[in-house]
Amino acid sequence: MNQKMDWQEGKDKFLQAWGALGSSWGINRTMAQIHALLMISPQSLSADSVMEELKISRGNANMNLRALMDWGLVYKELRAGDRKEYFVAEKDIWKVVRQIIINRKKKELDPMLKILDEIGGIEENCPEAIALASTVRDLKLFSSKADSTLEMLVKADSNWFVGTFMKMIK
Amino acid sequence: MNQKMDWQEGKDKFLQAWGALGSSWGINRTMAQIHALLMISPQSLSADSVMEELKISRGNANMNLRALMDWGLVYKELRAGDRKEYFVAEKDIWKVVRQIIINRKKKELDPMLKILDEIGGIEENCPEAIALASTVRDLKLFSSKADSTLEMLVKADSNWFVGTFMKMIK
DNA sequence: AGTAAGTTTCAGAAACTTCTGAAAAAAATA
DNA sequence: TATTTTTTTCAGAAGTTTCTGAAACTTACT
Repeated sequence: MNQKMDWQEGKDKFLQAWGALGSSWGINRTMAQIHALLMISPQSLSADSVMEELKISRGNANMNLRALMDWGLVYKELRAGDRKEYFVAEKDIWKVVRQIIINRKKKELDPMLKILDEIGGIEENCPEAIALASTVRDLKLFSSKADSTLEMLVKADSNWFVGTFMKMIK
Repeated sequence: MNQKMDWQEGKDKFLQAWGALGSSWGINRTMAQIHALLMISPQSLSADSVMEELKISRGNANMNLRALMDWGLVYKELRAGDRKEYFVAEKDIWKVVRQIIINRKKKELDPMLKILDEIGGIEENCPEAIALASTVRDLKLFSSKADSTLEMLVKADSNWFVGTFMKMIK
């Protein structure tokens, strides 16, 4: 009887789950799975190992490794006397989350704030315009708050975060 | 010279921006635009008005209004002596965000925690298995913390949130 | 320079998501 | 009950994203 899950099974479940989570986070399934694979890998892996482990094409592997490097979640590693490139993932989970926050804030919150500012100065000369202006004001207030909070999280280090939030939730 | 943006232009920009934000949040473009339209509309709107304003089909309008009601972001409103159904959006931005947190937490974080627990008991009998187990432990710690934080946010009311965070960021 | 090893690119294919519109179902009125 | 109005459903169309694989490119060794 197997009391314990074996490595292969655990690994597959993990890659699967991280991939699914990624896709609801604006990161595509494969990109998330490559990241997961590198996170649980004691050594750095070559593009070929990644292709083989996840059964994906060379183009796909290359594209997503590049994207992960752009997001700051994966680094290239060169081994002396080897022409191949190897890849390592950032393993500190707090740094990973921080990178994701930084990237998504830039892509989502910042453009929203910009547009809210543009709309802010609308002429309030009919009920529709008044309702729009009021919604925009509320959103602006909320978004700037979210913005400062995220800025703060990004600057804070892991221990500070854990400490402060633990206190807040008693 | 137009110093001020007019209503139509502001409205279009707003619908456009909210739609784009929605699509990076797991909410599809149309669903987000319907929500935006209802948010800035002083009166409740019928399915036909929504179709006309956004130039979408009846099926699409119906499907997405239904989804918005499932998310708890839009309510049905019945007008006396009128057979049509009218729709209103939740306008309190804090409630909107809270509903989104609740929905996404249920869809994303909860399944992740469940899987991490399953993998938790893996046998650590090779470097790979040890690395996997250690990653899983870190993630579990982090996710439970994120979980409590979100639970707290969901229970908290708007003023508490604003107050506490303002204090935190000085 | 020539060759071999490795990386990048990108056009078209495959997979997935969203939308339409007409038909079916449901609800309200007469 | 028959008619009219409104809502729901869903099969196929349209649109979007992601993936493949072969060719082009780059690098470094002989």
